[in-house]
Amino acid sequence: MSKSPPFILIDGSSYLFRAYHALPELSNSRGEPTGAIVGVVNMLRRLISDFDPDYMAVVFDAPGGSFRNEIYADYKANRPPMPDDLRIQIEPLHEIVRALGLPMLVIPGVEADDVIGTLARQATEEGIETLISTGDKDMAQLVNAHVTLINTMSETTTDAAGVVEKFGVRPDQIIDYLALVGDAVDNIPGVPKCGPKTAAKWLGSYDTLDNLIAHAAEIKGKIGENLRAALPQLPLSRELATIKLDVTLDQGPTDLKTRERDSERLRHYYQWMESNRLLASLGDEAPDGEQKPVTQPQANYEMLLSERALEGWIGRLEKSDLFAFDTETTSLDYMQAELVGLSFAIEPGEAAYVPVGHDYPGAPEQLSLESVLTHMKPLLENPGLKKVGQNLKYDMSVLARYGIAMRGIAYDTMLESYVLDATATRHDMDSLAKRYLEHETIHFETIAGKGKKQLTFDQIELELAAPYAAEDADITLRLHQYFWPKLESENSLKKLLTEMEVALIPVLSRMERNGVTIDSAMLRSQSDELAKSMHQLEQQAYALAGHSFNLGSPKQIGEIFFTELKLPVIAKTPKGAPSTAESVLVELAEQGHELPAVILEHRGLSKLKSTYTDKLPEMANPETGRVHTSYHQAVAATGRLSSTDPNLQNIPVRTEAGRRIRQAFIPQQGWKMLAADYSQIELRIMAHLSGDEGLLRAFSAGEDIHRATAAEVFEEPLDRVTAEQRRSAKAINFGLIYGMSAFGLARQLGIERGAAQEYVDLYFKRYPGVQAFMDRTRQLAHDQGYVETLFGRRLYLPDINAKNHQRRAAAERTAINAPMQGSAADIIKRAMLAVDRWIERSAPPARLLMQVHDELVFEVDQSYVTDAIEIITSHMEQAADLSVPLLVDVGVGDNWDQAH
DNA sequence: AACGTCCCGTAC
DNA sequence: GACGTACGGGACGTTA
Repeated sequence: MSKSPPFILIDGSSYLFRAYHALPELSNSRGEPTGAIVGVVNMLRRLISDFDPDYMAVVFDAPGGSFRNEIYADYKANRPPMPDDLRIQIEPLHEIVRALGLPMLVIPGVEADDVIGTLARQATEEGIETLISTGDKDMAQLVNAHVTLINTMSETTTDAAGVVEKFGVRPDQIIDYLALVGDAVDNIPGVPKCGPKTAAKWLGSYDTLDNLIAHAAEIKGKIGENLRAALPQLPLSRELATIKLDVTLDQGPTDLKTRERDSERLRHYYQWMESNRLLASLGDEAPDGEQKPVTQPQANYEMLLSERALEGWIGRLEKSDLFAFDTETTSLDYMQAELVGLSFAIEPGEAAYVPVGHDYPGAPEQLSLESVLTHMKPLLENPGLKKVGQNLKYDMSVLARYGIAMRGIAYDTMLESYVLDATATRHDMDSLAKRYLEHETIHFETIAGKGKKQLTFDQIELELAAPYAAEDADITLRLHQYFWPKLESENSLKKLLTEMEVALIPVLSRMERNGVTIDSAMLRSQSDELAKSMHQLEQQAYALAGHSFNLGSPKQIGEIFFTELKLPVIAKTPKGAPSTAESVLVELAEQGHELPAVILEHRGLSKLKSTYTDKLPEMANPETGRVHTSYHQAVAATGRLSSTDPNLQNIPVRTEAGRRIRQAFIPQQGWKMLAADYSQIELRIMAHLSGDEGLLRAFSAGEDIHRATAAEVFEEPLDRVTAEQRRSAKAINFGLIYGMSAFGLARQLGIERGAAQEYVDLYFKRYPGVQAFMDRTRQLAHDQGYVETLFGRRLYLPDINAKNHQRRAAAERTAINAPMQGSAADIIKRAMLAVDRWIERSAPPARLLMQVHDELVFEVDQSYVTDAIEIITSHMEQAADLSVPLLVDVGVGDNWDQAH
C-alpha cells in the first residue's frame, strides 16, 4: 500500500544561513561565493529524491523586518548584519529554486516561519499530511498528528511523540517553553538560568505558562526569584516565540504544485557555480555577540594619593556629624584579610577612596598603609565621631589586627535593613541599593572577575577599584539616609537597632577574634578511628548488598533497598523518591534488616568525620590552634544569630561519639571552660507571654517542667510520673513551641494520632492560658501581618493570609514560634551586652568565646572560676524581667563537654 | 568547571 | 502535608 507523498514546506532561510555558516567557504574561479547555494541545493535534491513530492514550497524571509520588530525593538538585535558574501548568493539561489520547478514564497513583511505556519495550518485543515523541513527548533510548536518536522541536515524527523522526547513537553507547550528558555540569537529574553530542563520541569508541573505565572510564588530558590523578576516580560517573549498561523497568502497548499525542472537554466547556474558535486557534510554554529554595558555611577568620587589630599578629607571627616566608612581588603576572612584601601563619604554622591595596598604591575604610587592608619586612627577610635557602615563588624575586626580599636559605631545599614524587615532574604549592600535606592551598584565580580581567575582587591587597577570602593561608602550613606527616618518613627525599632543590634557589633567582633582553642591532634585521631570503622562498615554493606556501592548516595541506597532487596518503602521524600532518612533506616533495621542498620551507622560516622573531625582542624589557625567562626547578625528571621566557617552552633552533643568532639574544645593553659545555659528559656517565655497560671506556678515553684506537665496531662502526682510519661510531656512541650500538630506529635512519640490528639487536648485543658495565647497570637498575626518579640523585634508573615493552605499553616506555626524563639534571642543578646560590658570594664581573666542560642561559653582562669560563675549567672538571669524566674545552669570543666 | 538543588544530619 | 530556626557536606543535575 503506497501512501501519497506529503506536502513539504521548506524553511529556505534557515537552511541558507546554516549552509553558509557550516560549510567550508566555496567559490568559483572568479571568486564569487557559492558555498551556501551548494548546501541548500544539495538539501533540496535529497528531499525531492526521498519523497518525490507533488506539492511543496520553499519559503524565504523577505528583506526588512516583521511584526516582531514592531512589538519588540530589540528583536534579533544580537544578530550581526548579513555578510555580503552571503547576501549575493540569495538571488542566484532563488533562480535555481525556480529552475528546479519548486514553488517559492518570499512574502514582504512576513517571516518564513509565519508563512510555513499558516500553510501547515491550512494543510491540516484540508487533511493533508505535511512535512516541514527546517533546522529551527521553534517550529516544533507546529507539530501535530498531521504535521511532522524533518531536519534534512541531520536526517531526523520529529513527530508529536518526538517533540515530547526531545524537549520534554508537548508540541502545544513549545511556545511557552521557548518563552521561558529565551533565545540569545533572536534576543528573546526568557528567564535567566532557565534552560531546557528547567522549562520542561515547570511545564510538566504547571502545564501552561499562564498557570506557571499564576503560581510563580511557589517556585523556590534563586531560579524562582529569576522567574518572578522575568514575569513582566514573559508575555512578550511568548508573543515573539509564537509563529503566526493566519498570514494572508495568495496561494494555498493545493496551489503549490511542483513543476518540471528547467534543466537548461539549471545547467547555466551549475556551470556558473563550477560545481556539480553536492557536498554532504554539514554541522552547525550560531553566531553570538553579547555585550554588557558597564554602568558608572553619577557621582563625584575622589582618589586620595597625596598626604595633602588625605589631610583635606580628614579635616572634613572630623567636622562631620556622621560619616560612612568602608574598608577594602584581600579576603572575606577577617582573620586573613589585609587592608588594601579605605573609603569615606560625608555627603551623598561625594566619596573618597584611599588606596594603600594595590600591588600590580604599573600600579601608581600610593600613600603608605602606616601613614594612612596613623592619620586615621584618632578618627576611627574617637567614640564621639559617629560612623555608619555596611556590616561594620567585619571592618572592625580587620582594623583590630592593625591595632585600631574602632569606636563610634553608630549605625549599620545591614542591621537597619534587618531590623526593619528581617524576612527580606538578603541584606547585602548590592541588594539593598537595588531594592531601596533603585541603584545598580558596581558588583565585585564586575571588577574582579569570578572563578579561578578572580582577583583579590590589591590586584585590581585603581581606575576600577576607586569608583567601586568610593561607591560602597556613598551607597552606605545613602542607604542610611533612607532607613533612618523609618526607624526613628518607630521608637521600639530604633532602640532595638541602636541599643541591641548595633551595640552588639563590638561584642561579636571580640568574641570572633577571641576564637576557641581546639585540640587538633585529638580530632585527627578521632578522624582516623572513624575512617577505620567506616571502612569495616563499607565491607559489611558490600557483602550484604552483593556488590559495592556508594554508601553516601541516597539514590544508590534507594535502588538497592527498594529495587534489588525489595524492602518496603516506609516514607517518601518531598519530591516523591523513596526516603532513606534516618527514621526510615531505623524502622527497617527494627524489622530485622541488616543493611539499613549498617548504613545507619556508617552515615552517622561519615557525618561526624566530614563535617567535624576533618574540618575543624583544617579551620584552626596553625599558630594559635584557635578557630574563629563568623556570627551572622542579619540572617535568621527570628533574631537569632547564625554561625559559619565553621558553624559552632551545631557541634554534636547527643551521642557519645558526638560529645568526643566537644572534648576537643579546650581552654588556654591553666584556665577552665565555663558553659552557662538558660534553663528552658523558651517555655519560660511562653509562660510569661501567656500568663497561664499553671505554668507560672510550676516555674515559680522551681519544678521540673516536663515532669510537671506530665503530672497535669496524665493526672498523676508529681512523684508518680514515670520516665515514659515525662518523655511524652517533653515532646509535647517542644512541639508546642514549634506549633506542632497532633500528627507530628504522634510521629515523634510513635503513637496513634488519636492518642496524640488526646494529649494535646488534655494539655490545653490543663493550661488554658497557653491555648488562649496561641489563639491570640495567630489572630494578631492575621490582623497586623506581623508578630513581635518581648523587645519589639518584628517578624512579618507575608503568607499569613495566603490562599494556599499549606503556606498559611506554615506561617501560623512561625507566628507561634517566633515570639518565643525571638524573645529568647533578644534576652541572650542583652546578656551578652552585659557580660561584655563587665569584661571590658573590669578586665577579669575571662573571655567570651561562643554563643549557641541559649548558651554562652567562656574560658576563665582557674582561680577566678567561682567569681565568674556568680557574675555571669547574675548578668544572664537579669537580662530580662519575666513573670517567671530566668534560671541559668553553669558547668565548668577542662573541655566543653565537661563543662556541661 | 561552576553553580544550584536535593537529601540528609547536626544544633537549639 | 503534617515541627520552628539555622549551616553544611556529598551527590547529582544543569548551565555555560
